[in-house]
Amino acid sequence: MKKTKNTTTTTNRNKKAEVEALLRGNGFKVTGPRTAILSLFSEKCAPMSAEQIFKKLSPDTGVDLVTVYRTMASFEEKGIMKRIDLHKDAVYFEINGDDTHHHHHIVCNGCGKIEKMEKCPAEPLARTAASHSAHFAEVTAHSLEFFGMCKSCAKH
Amino acid sequence: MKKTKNTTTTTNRNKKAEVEALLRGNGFKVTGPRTAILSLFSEKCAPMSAEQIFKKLSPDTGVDLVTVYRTMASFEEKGIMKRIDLHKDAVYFEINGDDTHHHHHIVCNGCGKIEKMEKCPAEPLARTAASHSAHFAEVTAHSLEFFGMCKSCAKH
DNA sequence: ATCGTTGCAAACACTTTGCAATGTG
DNA sequence: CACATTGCAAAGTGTTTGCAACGAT
Repeated sequence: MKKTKNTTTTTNRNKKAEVEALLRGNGFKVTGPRTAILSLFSEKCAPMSAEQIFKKLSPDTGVDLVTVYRTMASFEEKGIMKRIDLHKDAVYFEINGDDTHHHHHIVCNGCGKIEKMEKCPAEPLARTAASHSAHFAEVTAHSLEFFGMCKSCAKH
Repeated sequence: MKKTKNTTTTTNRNKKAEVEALLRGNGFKVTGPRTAILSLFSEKCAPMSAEQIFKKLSPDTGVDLVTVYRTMASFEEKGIMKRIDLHKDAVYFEINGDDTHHHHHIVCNGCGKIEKMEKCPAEPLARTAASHSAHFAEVTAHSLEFFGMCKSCAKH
């Protein structure tokens, strides 16, 4: 028990240090909302909308929805987060990992479930896409999402 | 002159007939707004937002923006149109051609210019994506867009 | 004549902005 | 202490809904 507790504590301490380092490294002050958001994403690394982030954090931290929007915008600007469109009402955000973590998603048209897809078939094309175009100089990003039906929704 | 005029007239007549057939074939009544929207897309086959469609048609036809939204929604439901996300403020629509016309886009992050990309590297993966997933039964659609800089924006 | 379709006004949902109070470095 | 950051209120923007008038079949 004690061992588990120590391990957990150490992990949390490490995580907290990482989060602070990330913030400082990007010129941010270390504040409650920012720490809470980054921590949330590091423990539950699924795409989330501003509303979802707000609902998760608001009870404990009292953070405002507007602050979530502003924070996500600034994180996106620094490349910490990236926004993705999953054909939902709101924009979703996820941690913008390095190239080795490049991935996409499958979204269920029935229940909205989101699953990660590790394989990216677009990367090779993205690299050469600009050269095939008469008008484009470079391609810096691409979005790729798959839509379908998850097994439980397919059964109706 | 006369020849050109006749050709044009014939073309328009054909186009009108096609549009009406498409509408009737999908159980729609042939009305001004619907005809105008389909005609617009068939002559200018670039993705357009509801606002853009409205701006183009409103002066001549007096069609309402709400009608554009409703029409596009019903067209999408019937598979006549499809909505695409180009990281703009609004949703864009384009004609939903058959599989042989499957394509994607490059969007300029500078000026917003949109270019068609005929090659689709995601199609093979889309076909097998579901089988690679533990939870998904089938993948019915995918979205893939490239973002970058067009040559004139790259020059600043 | 009937029922789908349209236009207008108003409601909505998500996101952004203004500004005074607060907190961090 | 100075300035970035936050919360609250209000405004914006794209899109949807309610409803009565209209129009295609």
